[in-house]
Amino acid sequence: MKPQPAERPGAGVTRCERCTLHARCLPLGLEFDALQSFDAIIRLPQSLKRSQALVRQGEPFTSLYVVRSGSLKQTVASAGQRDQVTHFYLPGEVVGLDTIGEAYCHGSVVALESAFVCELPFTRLEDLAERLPELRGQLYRCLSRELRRDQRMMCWLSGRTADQRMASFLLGLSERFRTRGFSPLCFHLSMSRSDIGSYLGLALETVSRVLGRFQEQGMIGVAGRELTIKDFDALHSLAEGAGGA
Amino acid sequence: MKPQPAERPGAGVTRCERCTLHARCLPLGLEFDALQSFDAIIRLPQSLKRSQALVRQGEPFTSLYVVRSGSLKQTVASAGQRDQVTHFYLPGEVVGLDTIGEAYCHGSVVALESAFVCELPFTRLEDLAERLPELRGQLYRCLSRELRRDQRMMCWLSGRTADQRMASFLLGLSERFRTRGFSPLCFHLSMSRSDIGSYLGLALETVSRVLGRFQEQGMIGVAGRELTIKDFDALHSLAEGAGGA
DNA sequence: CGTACGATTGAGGTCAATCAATCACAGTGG
DNA sequence: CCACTGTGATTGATTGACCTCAATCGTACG
Repeated sequence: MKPQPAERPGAGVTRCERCTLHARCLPLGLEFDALQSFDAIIRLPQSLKRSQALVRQGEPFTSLYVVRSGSLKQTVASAGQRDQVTHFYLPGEVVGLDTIGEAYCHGSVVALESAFVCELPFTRLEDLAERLPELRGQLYRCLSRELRRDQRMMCWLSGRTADQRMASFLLGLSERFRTRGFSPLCFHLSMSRSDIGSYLGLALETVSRVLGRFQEQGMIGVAGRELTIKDFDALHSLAEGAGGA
Repeated sequence: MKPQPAERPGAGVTRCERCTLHARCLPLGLEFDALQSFDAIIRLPQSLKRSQALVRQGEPFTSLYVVRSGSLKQTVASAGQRDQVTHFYLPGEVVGLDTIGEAYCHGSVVALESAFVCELPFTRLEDLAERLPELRGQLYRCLSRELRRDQRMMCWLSGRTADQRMASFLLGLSERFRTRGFSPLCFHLSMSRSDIGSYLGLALETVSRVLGRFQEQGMIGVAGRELTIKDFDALHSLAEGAGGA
């Protein structure tokens, strides 16, 4: 079950500067020398297969991870209730920010499809951050951005209809794909309807119905997990628009 | 109930070591010298009256604030919908973490009652954090704890009944009062029913009804904004318990 | 004492969860 | 090559929870 080190070990050091995510990733803005120090603390990238766990809730916390390719979900189990999906992680996003300062992992993170991640041992990252103000700033920004994301999420969940939640979700995904250089209008949903439902606080049947309704209304096209946004503006005005609370 | 402002404004420098919140606040764990440096960057405490704004959404971001006494709420206005309450801040808690790295404030923060706050200009805090690993760690921990708090909140909002949300909310408040040395079983709700409703994603009428029901069932006592928890375990098992998603 | 605001209480309607059946698809083995 | 099986997705019918609208009550404050 342990994630395999995938690439020919010894092939050497990871090279952030060659990574396609370079412009979107944690070491953004680091100088050449700093980037090299950063490279040096990255453990060999790990490869994960679908439904394989990267971290398990309750395990000792040791590292942050940056998604290099593929996607993952975080689930949190609370006392006496079903797991809840709390995050989807796309390439360039950082796993584990919500566990900094804790001894044990706060949720489980599982691959939704084949995925690569870079491991950043946290103590080494902290040491490095002491010397690199840029990196420190990046860390703060990441944490704070995550806070804003969660708050937006809270607003979505609170007193909004299933349609509005779904519209916001799709637009959010679209935006995230766009900033990563993928098509914002046509993408693959790597998560199941059930995952989406858990994430949005809806029953999976509702997810299915809403997607169907959106398609009927010509706002999107769905075929299985392939999704096309056909009327961005309609989705947008639905998400923001009047209606909810 | 109200910790008094230790000194009148103008009396000079704030002294963290004399503050009753010393053990719960941001500078926790700083050595004597470090604490003095920390003191030095605190602007004179600000006093706020009920419903007075500490920060307004969209203002330039300059500082974090630590609540010294009283309580505040954060509200976020999103396009085309009513304001939503996203946080309540109690003594010892840090306002503004979700705006680090942004140019403009992410939400408005308003006093729910008379309150004192300590202002920490962020750039000076950052400079200081460069020299004080302990402080850096505290900042990370605060940010990360906040993330976990928000995620717990997301779980509350998602697919849980009004009763469960309210029970969780009351227990959460109770816990926060407890760690601050106030009574965990008998406290004052400084926020209106409407604020609670907005925070929990419920109509204010529902808030009222649920509180009434809880009282009927003997789990709590409510008289206006004075609240007594009478059956902690019942609340707890309701909050955690079976039922929800 | 009157006003205003917040809180309570009641009645009715709507949305989404639940239960349940069916369908589509991929992987497996005969 | 095709039935078999399991998982995920869709669709329908029913039920219940919570929002809305609306009236009333209580308290603080002028």
